[in-house]
Amino acid sequence: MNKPCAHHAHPHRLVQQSLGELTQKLRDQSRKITGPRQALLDVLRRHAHPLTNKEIHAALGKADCDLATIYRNMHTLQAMGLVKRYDFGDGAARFELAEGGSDHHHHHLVCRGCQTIVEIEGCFPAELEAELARRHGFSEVSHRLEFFGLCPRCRIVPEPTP
Amino acid sequence: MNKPCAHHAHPHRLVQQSLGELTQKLRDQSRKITGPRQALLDVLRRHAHPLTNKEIHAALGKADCDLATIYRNMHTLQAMGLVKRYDFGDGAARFELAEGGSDHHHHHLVCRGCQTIVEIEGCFPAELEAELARRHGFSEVSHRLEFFGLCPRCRIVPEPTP
DNA sequence: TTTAGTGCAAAACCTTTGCACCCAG
DNA sequence: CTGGGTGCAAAGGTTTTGCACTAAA
Repeated sequence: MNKPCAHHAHPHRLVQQSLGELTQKLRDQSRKITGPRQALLDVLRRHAHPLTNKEIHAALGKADCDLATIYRNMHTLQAMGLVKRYDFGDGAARFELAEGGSDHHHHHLVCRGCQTIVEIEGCFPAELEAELARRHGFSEVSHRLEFFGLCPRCRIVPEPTP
Repeated sequence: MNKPCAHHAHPHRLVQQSLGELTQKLRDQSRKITGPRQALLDVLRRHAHPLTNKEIHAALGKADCDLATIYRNMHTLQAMGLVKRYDFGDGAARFELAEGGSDHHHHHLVCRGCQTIVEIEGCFPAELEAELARRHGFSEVSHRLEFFGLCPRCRIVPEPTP
């Protein structure tokens, strides 16, 4: 936790864990390999940006499963460290495959206009975090950081035409 | 937005705007001075940490008003720049009086055990934000940053006694 | 066989909204 | 008097949960 967040060599995090690798991680922690679970992981695997549970549900298509199952699995997968949860402040949690070490995480730049998401490889300076922890006697300190702005396409449009 | 966030001289943000000052700001933007509104502002004024609408509602006591009124007022006050909204990732928005300039904001260190909140005066390095904006062609870039950890009292307790 | 996982339905939350009424300006 | 603000009730959206049933190990 004291060391800086690892910066990936991959600018757009196309690390691409295979479904097999993910399935193995399930096995390793003795969780069952079920249809819905495989389908969920496969959806996450093909998306470069965090998805809401509703979006995941929609992306399942033929492999449809219950929304509650998705919610429950996201909890499980998060606890297992396979998935990371992000929060863009619009009442819906978003999930993304956790690439790299379990301590790795990254941040996002979200367009306030069109919701476009840019993955940010850089991270909040870890020394500041460590100093913060020390100063207030906190341990196990982590952070949540997201950026918001207007993307090139949205910055022009001033108002919705009335 | 390019300049670093102002650091306050007040470590614990005891700037203490008077109810009169706040009321004046309402008048300045020609909004009505109503009972509920005064009461809400007074509650926020006496609390050093962000509150959920439910907490505000509870803190109103005798000056009770409808929850919907609180929600509506928080929207209004936020739009007026009197109040800032914070998000700790537990599905409930939190509000705090906006002290200082309208561009000023700060961050929090939240205990995962007891929900204790520590106000952080430091801020995310603005140069990084500016560079980020430039690199991706975004404008109007802001950020949301909160810290989570275990406070001194909670770090000891390992498990709830079964 | 055993028990984690699933589907379905209901409920729990937080938040927003429609509508009639009230009151600050 | 007029329009913003309020109360009340209902609805919307996300997330959780109880329970019976299914299927992975």
